[in-house]
Amino acid sequence: MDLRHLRYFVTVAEEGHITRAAERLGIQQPPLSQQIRALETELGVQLFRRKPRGVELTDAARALLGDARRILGDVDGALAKVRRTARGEQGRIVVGFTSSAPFHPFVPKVLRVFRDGHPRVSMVLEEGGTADLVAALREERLDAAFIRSPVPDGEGVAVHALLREPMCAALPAGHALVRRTRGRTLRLADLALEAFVLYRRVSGPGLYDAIFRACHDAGFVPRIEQEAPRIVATLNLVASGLGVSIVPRSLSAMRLPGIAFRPLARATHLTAPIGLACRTVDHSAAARNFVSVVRRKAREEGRGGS
Amino acid sequence: MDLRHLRYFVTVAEEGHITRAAERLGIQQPPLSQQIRALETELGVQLFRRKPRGVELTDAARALLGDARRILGDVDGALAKVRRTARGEQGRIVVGFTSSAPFHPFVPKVLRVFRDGHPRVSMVLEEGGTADLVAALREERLDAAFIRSPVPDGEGVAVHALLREPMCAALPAGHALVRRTRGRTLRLADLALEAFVLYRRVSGPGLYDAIFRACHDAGFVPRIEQEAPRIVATLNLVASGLGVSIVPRSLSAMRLPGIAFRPLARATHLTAPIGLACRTVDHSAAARNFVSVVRRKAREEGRGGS
DNA sequence: CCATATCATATGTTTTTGATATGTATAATG
DNA sequence: CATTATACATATCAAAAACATATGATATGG
Repeated sequence: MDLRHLRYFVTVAEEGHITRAAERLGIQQPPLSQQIRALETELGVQLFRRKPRGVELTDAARALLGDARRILGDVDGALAKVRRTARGEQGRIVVGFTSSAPFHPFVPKVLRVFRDGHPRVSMVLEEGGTADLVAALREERLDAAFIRSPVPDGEGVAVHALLREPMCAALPAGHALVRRTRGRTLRLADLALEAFVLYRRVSGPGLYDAIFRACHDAGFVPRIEQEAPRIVATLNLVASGLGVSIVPRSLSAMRLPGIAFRPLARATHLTAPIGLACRTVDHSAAARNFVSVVRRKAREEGRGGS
Repeated sequence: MDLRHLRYFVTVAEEGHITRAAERLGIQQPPLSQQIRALETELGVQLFRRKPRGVELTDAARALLGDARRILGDVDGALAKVRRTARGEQGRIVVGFTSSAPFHPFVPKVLRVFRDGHPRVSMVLEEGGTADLVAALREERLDAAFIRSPVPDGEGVAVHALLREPMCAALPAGHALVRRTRGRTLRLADLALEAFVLYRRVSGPGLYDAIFRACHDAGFVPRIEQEAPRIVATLNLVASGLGVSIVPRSLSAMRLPGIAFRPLARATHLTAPIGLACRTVDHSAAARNFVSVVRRKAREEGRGGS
């Protein structure tokens, strides 16, 4: 059996005429007669009754016609689908997040942009620590991940810097500094004597080290009172009055009760990056498309926002 | 595109291995490599990543694999269906009836036998007068018809005699003869003076003429009071007391109120035939099967019943 | 670093497909 | 009723496709 046989058969059945069908198929009549006969022989079934003015379908042919049409249509559909998948217009991608990433408006925005541009690509979102995300990326359980670390590069995984956002101080609502700084920025030195709550270095060394360095530049060594596994947990600890913290500014959108956010003075140069981790060679076209959409959007954002 | 390509593709995808797939397909490895490459070129899509220990499916290949399997299965299914149709195990037949035929138990019985033996053949039943049935047969709107006429043969339509059943007299319930013949047979001569209700000669000349001839043999010319379009209508007229009639015995199973049936004396040799009309050359295997089942069953019945 | 496994390439052979020329049968036509 | 036209079948040849064999390239694993 061969798709050619089905195509020839359908055309002959539609024309009721071998010669005309051959014309439509762009071949000569004798080969078409032969192919039809070959099909009949293979099936062991007569498909057409040869009349002096054309051919007539048998019951068997009528039974086959519908199926043949459907099969040919299915084949076309399948091929189109493969091409779409290869172009990345169809498929599935799994996107990972560091817990704090989705708070920055850029992330949900770019997800929506991609979804609108690739409606046949289904997206699965997954939260996790930076290390887990990178491992998952390497094991192909993930196609890309929004992370905050600037440099867990290497071994098949690359991180594209997308944008940086200022950080801000998170203070317990009743703290003395809250009143004193109402409507003003805070200098890092103001926090020199405070207890700090930071999220664990292993979970994301990038931010941790950056904060440490900034404090050092401001002339003090932060007293780390407590570490939390995630940024959100950090905020909860701050809310319970265990200390102050420094977090990406987008977190302030949370409006947690018991927490007051204060911008930091510009001079600190303390910013939190958002990066997109992905495989250096990625076989999934959908994933490649996703990465390029995100990076392009980030560049546009950078121009528009600065 | 070619079914061979799909078959090769599915095998390679399942084995993850061109060499092993070639083995399973009964061909050598180089042609298989070529065919896969040709398929990729035609699609403009890479389907496999060649690794030193086999090949790996791309997203596109995974997308195609399901469709390819389904299509190959559909093709097999379609071919099987064509063969079944050609053998008459699948399809549709339209069977006609003269209105009185289904009263004889043979008819429903043989229909059930055929249905049990050919579960994939759907049957459509159609009632009509003998002339209509034969015309429909000729125009291929019908595949076979149970009729009572012995001889509307000719022009592509043949009638196979199936069996004969005795006829009986149908009398209005209050008629004097009913009481006089309780538990006995009736001789035709007893009806010499009665008014007759017969169904129209044009609707079925066979029975009409047979009855006329039998009366003639019994020494009288029946007085036809009324004609009805169908046998069932005839009985209704008898029930209203318009006259007596002579009908196939199987009609007595109706147990109409107002009608008494009386067997006729054997000597009358008045029997009603049941025949099966069909085309002399029939292209539908299902129809041919139906005719042969009915005829075989009739022969068995004839042996068993006599 | 060598042996092994696996896919790719090159080249020749076989099979399949299609084209041309011709034959045959049936319906339409004068 | 003979003739013509139409359409399918058959025969033969040419072209293309598929396959086989031999060999090369490459990466893995001991």
